[in-house]
Amino acid sequence: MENDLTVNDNPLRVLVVDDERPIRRFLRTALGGQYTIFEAENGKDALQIMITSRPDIVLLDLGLPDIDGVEVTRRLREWTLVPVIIISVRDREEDKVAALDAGADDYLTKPFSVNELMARIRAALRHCAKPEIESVYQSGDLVINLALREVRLHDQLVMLTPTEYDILRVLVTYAGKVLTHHQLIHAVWGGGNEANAHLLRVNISNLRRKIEQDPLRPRHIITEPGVGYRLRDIE
Amino acid sequence: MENDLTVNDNPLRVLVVDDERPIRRFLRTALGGQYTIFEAENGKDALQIMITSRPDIVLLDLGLPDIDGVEVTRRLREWTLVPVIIISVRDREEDKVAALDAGADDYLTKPFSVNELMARIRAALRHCAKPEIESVYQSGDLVINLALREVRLHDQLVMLTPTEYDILRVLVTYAGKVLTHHQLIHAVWGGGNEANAHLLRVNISNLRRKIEQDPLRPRHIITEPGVGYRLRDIE
DNA sequence: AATTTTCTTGACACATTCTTGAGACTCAGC
DNA sequence: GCTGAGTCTCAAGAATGTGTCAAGAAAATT
Repeated sequence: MENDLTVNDNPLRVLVVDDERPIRRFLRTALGGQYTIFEAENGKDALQIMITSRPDIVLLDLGLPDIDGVEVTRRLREWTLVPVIIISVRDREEDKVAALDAGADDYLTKPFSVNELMARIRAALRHCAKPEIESVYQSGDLVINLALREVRLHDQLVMLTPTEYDILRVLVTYAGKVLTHHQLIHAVWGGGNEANAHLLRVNISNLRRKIEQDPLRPRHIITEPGVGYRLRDIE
Repeated sequence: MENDLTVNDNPLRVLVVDDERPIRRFLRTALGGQYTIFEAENGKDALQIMITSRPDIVLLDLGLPDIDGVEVTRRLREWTLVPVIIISVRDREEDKVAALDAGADDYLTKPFSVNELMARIRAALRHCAKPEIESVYQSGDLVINLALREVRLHDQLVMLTPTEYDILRVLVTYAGKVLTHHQLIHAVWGGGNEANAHLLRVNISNLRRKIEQDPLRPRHIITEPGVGYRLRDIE
């Protein structure tokens, strides 16, 4: 757009995730003049670099050796709204839909034109002027770090089951707000699953046993009778 | 993403801009079940409909008879951030770059897969999720926050039962206006339930005990004899 | 294949909330 | 003052919601 008058002294940061070194080198050459480039050759490194270097946008290959790109996207969306552009050889409709629905912002098929990529990067950066999610929740002695996927009580790591963590993550994302049973069940077990409020209660109970000082008088996970649960807002 | 907790009662509105009637019909068929569809066959109409109908997203063909799609995009960006997805037969790099830099959010080449289009629509809509409206009612020392589902008296949290909260929520929604017994009963207990005015009175009584300074001389929940109840408007 | 962990289900105790009925109160109009 | 319709409050049983335990099924890990 013509209106963009800002001159960027410190260039925007781009994380390139691809297991093939030539492609990383190619992208570094193509984009390096304009952006600061970070590289990762697998999903694990990518998630790590996201935390340490906080890039402004991610170019992500799907075919990584360890974690699949779609899964990487999903993990990122647990705590950040950073724009993610998928760059993949896979051209099938299902792949695109899966990646976009996992939270990717755009999907480009290899081989691609550098100019188009750069235009799509500009477009993606444009509409992401949104405030970031708070990725660390802290209340008293309880610290929940969504980026590290880790929960600490008195600096002590708390081991949660995947389901327990999911519930807690949703609660943190909407900290302070009431989430109905239905909303939580939908968010954790997906849309198809219906009406298992009991399961939710059991998990909340287990969760409380692990993160509450006194599970009988919960200070963090508050019951809203007849409605759902709420994570006490940061005090 | 599973985390999307919003439940849309009124469907999102999609504006389809294409000069070929078959394509408009095709898109209406494909998307009509999920979205409300508006159509325009040229750029002038499109810009007009944008103002009158305020759609949530625009699917825009480039080859329009009057104004070029890129120009339409540029005009839109002068006053709105509505997501624009270009759908065009043009596959050249320059066209894509021009459209994206004019402010389009995505670019899809005809022929395209419907599933991919729908996934890209979902992705585009995700970007501009509207921030929630904080609906707060305040009257003197009574504060009712519908978003947080929280009622405070003197900054002190008031615990309400689900039914009590429901009644109060309806009253707040129509603050200042008289709601008949029948309207309240219908809103709280649903359509089938009939004629239990006594139940309503008991709940109003309990509600007053919790949120009124002097339940005998209510200042917030006013009785309109023979008609119903009314929440005193913000003073 | 064996082991561990996690998920899911059912049973039960406990707490809260809903609903109902009885009675008291208010305020017109007679 | 009396009557009656409408309103308010209280209290108790019924109904529903919630938390916990434990055991079998399923899944992941070894």
